[in-house]
Amino acid sequence: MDPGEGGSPAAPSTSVAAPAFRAGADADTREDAGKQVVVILVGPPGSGKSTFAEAVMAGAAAAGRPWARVCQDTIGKGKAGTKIQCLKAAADALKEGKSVLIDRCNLEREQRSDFVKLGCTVQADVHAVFLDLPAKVCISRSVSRTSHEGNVQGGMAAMVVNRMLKNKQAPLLTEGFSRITFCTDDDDIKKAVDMYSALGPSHSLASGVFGQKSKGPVQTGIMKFLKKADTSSVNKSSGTMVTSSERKTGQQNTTLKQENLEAGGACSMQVEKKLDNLKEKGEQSKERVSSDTSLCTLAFPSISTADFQFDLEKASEVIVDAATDFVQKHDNVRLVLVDLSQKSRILSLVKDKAAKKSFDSSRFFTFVGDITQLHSKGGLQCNVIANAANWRLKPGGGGVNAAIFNAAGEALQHATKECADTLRPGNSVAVPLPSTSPLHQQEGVTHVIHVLGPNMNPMRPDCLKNDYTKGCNVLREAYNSVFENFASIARSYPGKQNDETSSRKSASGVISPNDSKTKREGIDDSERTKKYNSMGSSDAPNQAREEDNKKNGGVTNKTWGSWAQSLYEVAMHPEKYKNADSILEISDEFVVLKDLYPKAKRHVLVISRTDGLDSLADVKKVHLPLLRSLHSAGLKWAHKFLEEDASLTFRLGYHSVPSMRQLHLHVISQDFNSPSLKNKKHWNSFTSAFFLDSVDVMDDVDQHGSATINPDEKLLAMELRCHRCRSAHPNIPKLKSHIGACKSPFPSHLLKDKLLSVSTGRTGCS
DNA sequence: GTTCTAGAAC
DNA sequence: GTTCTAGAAC
Repeated sequence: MDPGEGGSPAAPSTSVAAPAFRAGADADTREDAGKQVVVILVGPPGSGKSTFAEAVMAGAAAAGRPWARVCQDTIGKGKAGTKIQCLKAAADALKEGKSVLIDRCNLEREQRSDFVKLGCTVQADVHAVFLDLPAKVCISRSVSRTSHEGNVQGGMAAMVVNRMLKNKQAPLLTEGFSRITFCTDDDDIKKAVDMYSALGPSHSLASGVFGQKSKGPVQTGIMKFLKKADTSSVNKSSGTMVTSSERKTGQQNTTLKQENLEAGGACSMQVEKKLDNLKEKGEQSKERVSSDTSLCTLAFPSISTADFQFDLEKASEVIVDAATDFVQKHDNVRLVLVDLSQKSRILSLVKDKAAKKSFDSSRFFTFVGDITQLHSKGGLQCNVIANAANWRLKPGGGGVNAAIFNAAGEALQHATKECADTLRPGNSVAVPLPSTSPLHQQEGVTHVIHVLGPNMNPMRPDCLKNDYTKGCNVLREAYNSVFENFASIARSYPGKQNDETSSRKSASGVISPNDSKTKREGIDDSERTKKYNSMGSSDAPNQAREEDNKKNGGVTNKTWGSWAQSLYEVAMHPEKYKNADSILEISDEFVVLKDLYPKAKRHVLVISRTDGLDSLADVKKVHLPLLRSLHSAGLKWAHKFLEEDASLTFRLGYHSVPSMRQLHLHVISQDFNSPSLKNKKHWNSFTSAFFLDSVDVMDDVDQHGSATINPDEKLLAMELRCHRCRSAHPNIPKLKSHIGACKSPFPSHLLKDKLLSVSTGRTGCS
């Protein structure tokens, strides 16, 4: 062990600790005794994280508490690894019932937020231990060490430590920690080590901030947090929030009360109980209410029933139908309809109607409160909130829209602008909320889904003039779009997976054109066609807006960069290129071309020659014979390649959202052994739900008249998983070395009819 | 210092 | 789609 680091090598054998940090003094024996703890160490190289972790591990083992240390410096088979590896190791340890020490620098909020989330997901207590030693101490220790696991040592160490400290952000309770311990010298560290070492399985530590010395008297526990919330979370747009003094006397129990749809529903009981605790115990329970959920939660306002004057009775029917339908189809998600007023008529209508339905009432309920302060003032943690936006996606206008833009700050405006310019009724757009936004920091909201509902107010744009047939359809589309976008976000939360079928089949994504939803509602193809055509039309008064909406609702009128035109050129004028080695076949219907940057040993494109078919989004039932021709040609070439190399396996399919213009089918061998496969996007575009198997596309077009595409950009940013054994890998080089060696069989859903090899023979239709 | 990723420009 | 490069991570 490096004698200069940590300063407390004797800690594991020490059982007596100073009073301020003694486990016995801070511990309260609670009902949930034995709860797991995630301790996130925060500190630069040289601050003694590893010594701390090792000492706690040793001591805790003696105290009978199973801990795992997740150390980024050693996680890659003894060498430095990645954050993803750490997250996985931590998740695995938590699954095994262990408490976890996260031993990595974690100096910035962003770097530790995923670990906080992980802890919240399994309902563990999440603590931070901030090893806030003077920079010169950390530097001198890291400079002098000679065998650091992460190779931060020697002359370079000073630079690394200085650079990291420049960006350090002290942990805050609002990040989701229930306890933060500051250590500013070796003595503090020793006390903290002793405290965690002595923490037996039947104890837990009190919530709050401990050991912070710099700013006057130490604020203990949650009071600091409450004080912070008082000054920072006043909602300018709402005059109905409880004041700080009301909260302290427990009045928030009535003002901000969750109203379960079915009396005595499990969730209601749980929250009521916790709110009772809040009354009795004051500050502590409050934190526990907020972190007490493993469900990814969407809070949404009633759409169109305020300014857009939509009939409440009809709206409530749509809400209940859409929401109950959604929670029945998706696991691990929760929907909460929120309104400011306890007398809200829409809430009572929804409650009444929902009470007559049978579904899991803990996963859809109503809540009275301010949608921008659900966590800090209502004790309800919502990962995602929906916003009843205006078509320009601009702040202002009063109501929920103004409140959300106000609360989220400029970060939301910028983030929104990056996602979309405008919105059509019935559509929604999910905007990731930057971690700089107060709404993210204080309320834990990671995404805002803007949605535009139908308008019945003649003073507002696109008034439907009481056409409630259309109105209800648009409102239903709006809710479905929000929910599908939410499902897509929920899938990216650790441990919050939805079922495979719905994820593959849904058209959810950053921008949801509601394609799959209209099908579900029984709107026929001609109607959908009309919808898309109208978006591209040049109807005089709305031309500018329609132009904007090409980016939004429809995918058919995407603009293509000059670099994206080459396949179109080849398809339109193949004769110009017929002498090129890369052209394998030319017919009236298609051109077969070797991919210029093949992502596998064999990778060809079968390009349609039909002008106007830019991508799968343009395909209609009339194109089914063309799809079959492309598929046959693909099969033919795959067979040819199999004759040359019998070890290959082929898959035929389309990219949901292609980068190159002109409909083209990929025929690609599943070795993915190619230097041109260089990044995550390449990998995920062929191995995630972004890749749509040709046989599925043909079925879909046959049955529904169009292809159910999944335009979710997140699919391309997903973690890197082996397409055979599904193991996760931290980066492309490591993934590639794994897939070169992986001999696992392909997943069964592919083996069924999606793969072509010598052993499987001819696959799909011909 | 190196390795790798992600965003901008084309 | 690619290349280039800044920045993240340690």
